[in-house]
Amino acid sequence: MASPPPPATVASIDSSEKREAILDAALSLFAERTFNGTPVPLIAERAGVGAGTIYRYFESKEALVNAVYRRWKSELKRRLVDHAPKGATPREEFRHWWRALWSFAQEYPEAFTFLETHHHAAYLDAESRAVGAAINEGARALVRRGQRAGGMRRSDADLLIAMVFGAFTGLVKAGLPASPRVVAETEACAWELVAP
Amino acid sequence: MASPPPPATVASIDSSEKREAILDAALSLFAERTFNGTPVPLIAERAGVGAGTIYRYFESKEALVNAVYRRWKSELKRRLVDHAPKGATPREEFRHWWRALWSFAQEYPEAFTFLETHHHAAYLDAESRAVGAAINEGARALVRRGQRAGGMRRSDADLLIAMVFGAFTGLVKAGLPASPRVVAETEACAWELVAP
DNA sequence: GTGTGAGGAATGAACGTTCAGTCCGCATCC
DNA sequence: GGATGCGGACTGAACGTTCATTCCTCACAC
Repeated sequence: MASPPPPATVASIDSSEKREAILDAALSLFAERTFNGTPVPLIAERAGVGAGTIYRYFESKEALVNAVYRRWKSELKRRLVDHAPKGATPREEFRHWWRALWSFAQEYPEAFTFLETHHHAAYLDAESRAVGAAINEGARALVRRGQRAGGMRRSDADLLIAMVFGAFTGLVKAGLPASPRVVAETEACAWELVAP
Repeated sequence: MASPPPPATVASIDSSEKREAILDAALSLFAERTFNGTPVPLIAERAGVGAGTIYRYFESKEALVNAVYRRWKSELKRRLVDHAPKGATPREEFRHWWRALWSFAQEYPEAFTFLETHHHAAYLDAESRAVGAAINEGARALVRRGQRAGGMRRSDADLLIAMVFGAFTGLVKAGLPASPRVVAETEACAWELVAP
């Protein structure tokens, strides 16, 4: 169902419709029942393909979950880091991050749940982890910039990042709607968290 | 290994050493590998009992995970809600909650991880959910009291609660140590989140 | 103190089931 | 007719659970 826009670069070497269907089915089932709780034949059924077909596109169930993870973590990174406004103040960039988180979680709730619940899973490979690390690096750069400019609390950057991301995750898990009112209000709260 | 103090009431009807060993083994394995990722025979091995013995104490694997969940969620509730200081200001009670969270997560890291990762699991029964609801009710009462007294932001209570608990969870997941410095600093940040 | 036996607790091999992954026959193209 | 992509029955392994059997404890007789 919900897919991120195809990568704008190169006529995607491996985007067959079946592959997409498998990735989408896996995403929603993993989000719903977790990786270990989801049998491969069930993924095949929801994707509308035979069980064997999955293994034409993915080496193993583990390779599949890594593909799902990378796809969505990359989309999140694109929105948070790559599309961050150039030449903005730390306060403005913070607003961008917060709103981008909300719009991602609203557009792709299954993807957000999936990323959240599989964040520290043992079956994620180095490449998958690297995408997450890139997001963290972007956040760390923003915090350091804010601290230099005097607009952000001089606590350990990882501490502030953990609290802000954690607070956002808490909001989504609690099922709060992404209404303009809630987005604005939570952004104000979150900013107070990091303001000096 | 790590067990909460036995309930102070009645000479616990069903606290045999084997039962305790099974609960402890299940806790650490579920925290490490999740419910679906943990085979029952592995729990038996770590507990030092036969596989069949588990079924003398628990009806099923699902009944076991519910018992683990209830035990630790109850201990957390005891510390947060039941031991909250009477007649304290909202600010003082907030401090109690924040420090109790830290001390729980430090004393029983496996329990905190387990509770966090199994929070919304489908196999939790009504009784297990009720313990979590009691904690939330206590938090809601605190927020309302703080709002009446003028010391807390007049946002939706569930919104504030979700952000504060979420921020704390983010800190623990990030692996920050519970040093007095970190506890005090994060408490200040978290309070800014809810202060008007 | 020692021997005996009954009864409950504990065991782990074995059961049926379900899983991840394979393989082969068929349909569809050129 | 050959090549390719696909489906789903199939397989061996691993799962949760059971149960025939063993082990341990303790009351009681002597």
